[in-house]
Amino acid sequence: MFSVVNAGRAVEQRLEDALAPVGLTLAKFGMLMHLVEAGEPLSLSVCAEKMSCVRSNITQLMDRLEADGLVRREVDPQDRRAVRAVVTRLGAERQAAGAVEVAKVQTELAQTVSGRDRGTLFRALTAIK
Amino acid sequence: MFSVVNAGRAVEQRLEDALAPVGLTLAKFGMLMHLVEAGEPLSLSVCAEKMSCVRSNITQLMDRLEADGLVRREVDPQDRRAVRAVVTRLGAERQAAGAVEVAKVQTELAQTVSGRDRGTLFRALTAIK
DNA sequence: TCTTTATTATTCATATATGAAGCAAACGCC
DNA sequence: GGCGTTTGCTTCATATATGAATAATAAAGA
Repeated sequence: MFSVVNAGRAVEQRLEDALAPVGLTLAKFGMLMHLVEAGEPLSLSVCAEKMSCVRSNITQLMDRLEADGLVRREVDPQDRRAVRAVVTRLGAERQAAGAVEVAKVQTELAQTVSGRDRGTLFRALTAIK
Repeated sequence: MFSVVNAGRAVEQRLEDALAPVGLTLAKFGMLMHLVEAGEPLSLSVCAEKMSCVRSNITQLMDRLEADGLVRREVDPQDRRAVRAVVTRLGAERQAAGAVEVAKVQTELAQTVSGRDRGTLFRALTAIK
C-alpha cells in the first residue's frame, strides 16, 4: 500500500524536476495541458473538474498562471458570473516544451517496468479508486 | 505514468479519510508511527530522514503535533542544538487507533488487487525511484 | 586557544491543496 | 416582476511541502 503512495510521489517528483527547467510545475503543466487539449477557453469550474480539485485551488493556480503570463482570465459574456481561462501564446509554447519533457520521463519510466508487467500494473492501478 | 500518480493520490486520500475520524492526518500518523516504532525520542533531523522530507517541514509538523498534545519537544542535554520529539501517552494511543484504521484500508485495497498481481505490482512500484 | 566549518533547528516566502464563508449573477417558480 | 435557490468565483484559515536565510552550538584545525 505504501509502495503505491511512494511510487506516486516519486513519479510526481520526477515530473516536477523535468518541468522545472522549462519554468513549469506539475500543477501548471496539467492545467495548460487540459486547456490546450480543449482547444477553447474553459470556465474555472470546468478547469477544477479536469484537475480533480476544488475551485478555490483553481482560483489560486490561475492567479499564478496569469502572473506568469501563461493564461488570461476572460469574463464570459453569456454568463457574467463565469470566468474563462484563455491560454496565451506564451502559455501554449510553454505547454509544448513541457510536453516534450514529460514524454522523456515517460520513456525513462517505461524502461523501468518490463513490457509484460506494464499491462498488469496499469490494470491494477486503475482499479484503485 | 499518470496512473501511478493517480493511484498514489487515491490511496493517500483513502488513508486521510480513514484517519480523520481518529483525529489524525497522514502526515501526523506517519510521524507518530516512526516515533513509536523507534521506541525512543528522535531528533528532528532523524525525523526528517524517516519522513523523507526537509527539516523545516518537520518543525511545522511538530508545532501541530505539540499543539495537539501528541508529542513533546525535549532539548538534548548531550547536544544543545538538537531537539528531540517525545511521544506523549495521548500520542501513543492516537497512533494505535490510527494503525487500526490504516490496517482496514490495507485489507480493502488487498481485495482490489488479485494475489497474483500483488507481487508484480510491488516489484514494479518499488523499482520506480 | 582561537578561528573556521559544519550541523541543528527555526523563520520566512512561496506553492499546492482543502473547505467554509461570502458576494454576485442567473434561474425557477409563484 | 419579485423572491428564494442555485451556481460561479473569490477570500480566508489552515495543512502540507520546499528551499533560502539565520542563529546557536558543536567539531575540527591551525
